[in-house]
Amino acid sequence: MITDPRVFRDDHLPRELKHREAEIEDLSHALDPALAGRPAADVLLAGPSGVGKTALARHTLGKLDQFATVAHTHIQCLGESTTDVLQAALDDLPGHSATDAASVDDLRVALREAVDQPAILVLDEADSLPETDVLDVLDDVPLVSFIAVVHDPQRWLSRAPDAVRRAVSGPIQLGRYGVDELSSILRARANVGLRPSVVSDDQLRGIADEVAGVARSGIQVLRAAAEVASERGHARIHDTDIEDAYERAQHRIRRSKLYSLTFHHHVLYGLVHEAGEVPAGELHDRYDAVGEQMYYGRERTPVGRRSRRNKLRKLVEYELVEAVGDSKSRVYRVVDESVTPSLDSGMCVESVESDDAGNTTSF
DNA sequence: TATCCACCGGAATTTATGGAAG
DNA sequence: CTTCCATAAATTCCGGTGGATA
Repeated sequence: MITDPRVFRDDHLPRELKHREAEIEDLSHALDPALAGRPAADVLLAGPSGVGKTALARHTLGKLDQFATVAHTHIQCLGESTTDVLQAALDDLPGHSATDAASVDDLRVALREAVDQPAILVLDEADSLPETDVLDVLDDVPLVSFIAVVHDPQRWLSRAPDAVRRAVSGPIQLGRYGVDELSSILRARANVGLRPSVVSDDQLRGIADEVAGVARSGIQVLRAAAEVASERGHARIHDTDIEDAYERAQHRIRRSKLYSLTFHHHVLYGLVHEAGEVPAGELHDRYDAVGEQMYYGRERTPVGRRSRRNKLRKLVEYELVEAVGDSKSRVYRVVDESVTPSLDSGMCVESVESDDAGNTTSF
């Protein structure tokens, strides 16, 4: 059924990016100066999960390569520290002799020395950059510019250094795809990655509609549907295969997000999952009650309430937990009951599995 | 309505960790 | 080995918000 698995991977970049012409144009425009040896503009690229922010950046940089060689590199910022990010930039950009074990200041200096041509960094998942040190340094290296890929541009801007806030252009805002748009994208993937005529246009429209225009989800559903159909010995994809595929795909995506988080997050997720829906105060009480034994025998110890709020916020960002209401009336609940916690308040069995979907689970 | 209380989240501060210098 | 320093994580402090209660 699946003839080319590559086209269903998260990191697959199709030759043509459909329905993003205007955004490609905007981004190209911002990068234009680099073609003439001048620094490109810093750009903010915003939009919800899975609608092609990263693909847009990669695609546009690829186009740039056709006209001139402009150094660029892609950096995954999620969970990385300031030095990790800067070190990655230094390693991937041309023209530097390997330096390691460097402080932020050393890296700043090294970058200034190494870069003598315009260079562009794609800062993926830049929401999670630990504070603004990275941006301060980049602001200090004139030839280096960045494309910051974020979910919430207002929040990002409010935390950015003043100089960056003034200079950055955009945000280029990507929305969810319409049903027509996404089904044509899915059709293109099916044509390349699946045997001919195994899925109908109506079925693709159904998928596009159900995933609410989130391309990543749509593509994973299509892939899972083909897998399910194969497992059942179907020659074509049946509607029932798609129904079951939806579960499988969403479940996979969510589960790998959960696994990428720390033990603290797992404890809190487990408590919310167990309760179904729980007011903030009660959640904290439960944490206090079972915390000691949950953490027993681990290198980590229970955290205070303020830190828990940060963990919970992360769970909300990852769309694993929903927070309804503000302040006093805040209630937490899990988004998908079927994503079961890796531990419960009794035993602490944690099985760490790799993401078998072959995806870099970003969000 | 006025007041209180619990929670949220920004900012400042403290603590823990790892790596380099002496 | 000890000291010093940088960084990340956690905590403390606190103003803001909005239900609950008198």
